[in-house]
Amino acid sequence: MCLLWEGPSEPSRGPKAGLSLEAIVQAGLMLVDAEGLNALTMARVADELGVTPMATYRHIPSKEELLDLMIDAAFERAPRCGADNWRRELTKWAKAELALFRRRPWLLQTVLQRVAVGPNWTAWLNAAMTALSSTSLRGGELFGAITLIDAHVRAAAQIFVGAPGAWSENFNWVLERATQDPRFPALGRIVAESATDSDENVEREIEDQFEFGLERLLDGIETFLQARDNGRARRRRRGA
Amino acid sequence: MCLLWEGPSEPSRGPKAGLSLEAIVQAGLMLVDAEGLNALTMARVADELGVTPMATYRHIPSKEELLDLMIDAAFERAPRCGADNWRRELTKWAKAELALFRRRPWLLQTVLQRVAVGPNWTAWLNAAMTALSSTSLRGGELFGAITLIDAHVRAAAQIFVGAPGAWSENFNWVLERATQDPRFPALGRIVAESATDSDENVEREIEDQFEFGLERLLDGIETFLQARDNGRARRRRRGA
DNA sequence: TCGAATAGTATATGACATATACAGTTAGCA
DNA sequence: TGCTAACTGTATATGTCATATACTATTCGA
Repeated sequence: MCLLWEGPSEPSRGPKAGLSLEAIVQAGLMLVDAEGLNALTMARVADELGVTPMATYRHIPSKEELLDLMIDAAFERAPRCGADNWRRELTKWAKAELALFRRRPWLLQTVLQRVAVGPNWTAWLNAAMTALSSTSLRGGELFGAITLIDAHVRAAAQIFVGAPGAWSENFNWVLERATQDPRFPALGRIVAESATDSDENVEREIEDQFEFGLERLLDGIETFLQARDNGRARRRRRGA
Repeated sequence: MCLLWEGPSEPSRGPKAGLSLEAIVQAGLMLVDAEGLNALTMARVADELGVTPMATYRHIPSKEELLDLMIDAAFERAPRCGADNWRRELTKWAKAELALFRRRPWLLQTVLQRVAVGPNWTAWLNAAMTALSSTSLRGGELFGAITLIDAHVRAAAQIFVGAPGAWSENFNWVLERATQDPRFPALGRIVAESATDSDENVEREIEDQFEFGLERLLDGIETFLQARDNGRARRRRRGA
């Protein structure tokens, strides 16, 4: 937390460090980007840096904290969102987040329970807030709307990342089985109707589903804004 | 996968088993429900059953597989959804899922990447499909819509589970800091406007945000259905 | 009744995070 | 100018885990 926001403290005495927080985090990112979250061990990180495992502990308190730092670092380059046309800007934001998750799938595995809220992630939040700043959404509504979009992006990314590999394979297997299973009549009907896609189509279809969902979300928000703003206008007219 | 769908095979010879898959999974659930996912070690599970750690391996191939079984077991009792009034039925479904995640927060930590799609989870899917079966949604659209709802529920649950503990504390700390930080003007403005909530209100507010989001989602789907179904009707009228 | 298949045990191994003790380095201060 | 506290990186040790391997006891079908 403090490392996340305040960075390392610089000592006055002692040998100059060959190592740095920055370098460790970068090494971790390199590793994880290339080989996934399971490959992240202190030993591997240390190797990457040509150093003994314990050396890293001079710069970070624990592996967990390193992960937090890596997560925030992964959220570099928040998109720049304008305050005009919230629909367009929010779409831009969502697509940027989706791209990020596709580039760094391991981020999806880092549970947000103990959120690593650092400056970079905050910049993303700020961008989304900016996009929505011209609407009449306030306080909790803003967080609600952004959480909504974010959740959708994560879900889509989750599916993207697995497809057309394990996920869709596994899933198609289940669907096939479910068709025959009398316990799942509705599912069986759906599957019978829709042809199984070839792997090339899966990617396209997921993309479509993402956009479909995003449009539904934005529609929902828009409906809400219109209903409320119209109501307000009417009340104002009548009241004045 | 096979254990998940076909259950254990019953041997003809050998001593009768004191242990069973069922018992192991239940012990695991008990443990995890009480002490969280980190408490799940084979040794603890074995202890719970009064047995050596290795004994469990006569019934499961690995800890990972045990987790898969536990996850599916946790999804017992899918809600019964009718085919009338999809909005109501889908709302029921979403609330049931939210309740499940609040009862078993550790489920949120089990990443869905390598989804443990078992009979119980499939029953949930089937219920949602049933709820939507009276609409004109088809194939991928159905999956898209359900994924949308599911993602929203998970996100809300995520926040619920953390609040009013670490998450909101942590988060408020960040918000406070962000207010002063010139890098996050939009965020600063929001926070300045909306008063910080007392912990009692946080729970209520999250609940509201969940319902707010859910309504937006359903609105979005409804808008889509209306637009399309109207379009179809018009085309049909003109065409006929 | 014999022995292959099986359940549970005992013990060993290897991966991993991390504590502890140490050796070499630097800069402020006596 | 050197002393030494504050520091960096290393070497080694420990404890926790999942899980392989070898073993003993049990059961049923041939």
